[in-house]
Amino acid sequence: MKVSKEKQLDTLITTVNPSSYECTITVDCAIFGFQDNELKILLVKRSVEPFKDYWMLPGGMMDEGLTMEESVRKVLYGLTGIHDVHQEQVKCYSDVSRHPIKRVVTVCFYALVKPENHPVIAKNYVSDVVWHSVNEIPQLGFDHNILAVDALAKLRQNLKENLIFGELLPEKFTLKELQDLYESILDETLDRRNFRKKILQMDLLVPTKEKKVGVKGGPELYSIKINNTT
Amino acid sequence: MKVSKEKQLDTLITTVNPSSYECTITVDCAIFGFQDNELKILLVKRSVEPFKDYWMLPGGMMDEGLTMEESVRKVLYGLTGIHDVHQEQVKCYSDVSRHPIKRVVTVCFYALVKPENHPVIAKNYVSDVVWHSVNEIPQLGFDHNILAVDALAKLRQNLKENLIFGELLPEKFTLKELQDLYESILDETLDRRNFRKKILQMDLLVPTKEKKVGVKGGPELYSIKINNTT
DNA sequence: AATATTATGTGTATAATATACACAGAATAA
DNA sequence: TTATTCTGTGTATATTATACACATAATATT
Repeated sequence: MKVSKEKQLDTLITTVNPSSYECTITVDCAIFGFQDNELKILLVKRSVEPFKDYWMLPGGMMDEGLTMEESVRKVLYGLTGIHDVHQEQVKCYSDVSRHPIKRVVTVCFYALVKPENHPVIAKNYVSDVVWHSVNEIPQLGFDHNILAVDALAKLRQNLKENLIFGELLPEKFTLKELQDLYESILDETLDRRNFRKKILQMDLLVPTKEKKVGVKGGPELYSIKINNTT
Repeated sequence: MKVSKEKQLDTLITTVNPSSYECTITVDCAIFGFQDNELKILLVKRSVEPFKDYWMLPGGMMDEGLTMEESVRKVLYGLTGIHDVHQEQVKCYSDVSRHPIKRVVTVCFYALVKPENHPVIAKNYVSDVVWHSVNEIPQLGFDHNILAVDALAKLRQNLKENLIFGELLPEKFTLKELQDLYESILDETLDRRNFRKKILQMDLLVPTKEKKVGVKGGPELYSIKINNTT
């Protein structure tokens, strides 16, 4: 069966672009940090409508030439000046009326950063950038409370399965600091000896033979093992 | 500080639509079924370019008035005639060149269906719809091999955490059938007695006091407990 | 109809893992 | 110098996971 060039082209276009509905895509990012022995989330105050003066997860448009992951990195770089941030995809949200004015599909990520290393700065359409305790998240704009809850759940799940504390601790840290971090993320207390046993037998940490000063007991500092094949 | 109506409107529009990049969004679905004691995945053969004659995951455009989840249901309804399918979001994919002609962001889902209950039918731009063993997935169009692998991994993970076999078994089934299903999904063999012990103490199944005929031993049929509060 | 075959259904012993728990030593604070 | 607070360590117990064998029921075979 032969078809004309026009017909072929038509079919191709139709296939590529059937009914051609296009939609705005944004990325939002739950940025977690560990500060004052507490798990924090970075929220920005929106300075324009809609949801003016609401706290929100930082986010932005997906760029034409960038993947979502790259777009998230761009947002993070803008807010904190860092690249190389550990980030994980959480979920995609597509409720038709999640944005009151036009349809916007968003993909949520979470990222882990060290607050002390990366002072945050207000950006476009944002009047304030503040670390909030994850236990006291205010009412957020759009559906961002849902995103925040989902992101935290994903972080917890990943923490239980792997050993992901990426950017959340300084390069050298004590087991106590690591335990505090775990307890903050999981929101439960852990037995000190059992935690130590479990973590050490994972064989992912190396003792640095340095001791942390200024704290009683003189605890040993550990760092993350670089090459697991050694 | 006062601003003109025009300025306000301008700000609003800019905010809502900053640089206004829109993008085509599709949904793709790894449909799993359990047939001939094997976990199967439903693939469609594409009849148009690009990737003409390649096997693919079934999918389609996200509809203007529908969420992604609803769009997936629409695809599934078109292929199998059923609604009420258990589906889970897997991941969103946004590589800039994942589609050779234009940019398309896709969100992958998986769904669980009973093949015997739902004969599948070819649809637009599709010349064939066939159940394939998950162990013999051919080369797929676009990046669908990646989606398929991710979907199967997600299914396995969910199976280990919950008890999700949704549409994969008939209403009444024997423990053997359930175990075969688990073994197919997890791709490992399980001890019969230990499996039985574990599943039964989850307290999610109820014995029907019926026996399956045509099979030696006369095994009891179970169904899923409807209301866990009873 | 009798017999062989194949699948079901059941419990226990052992191994592996998770949990609970107390005291001596080191650094800081008083 | 002494008190305080944190670190570092091992074991006993409970819980959970794993390995494993035989009697019974239904079908298949002769």
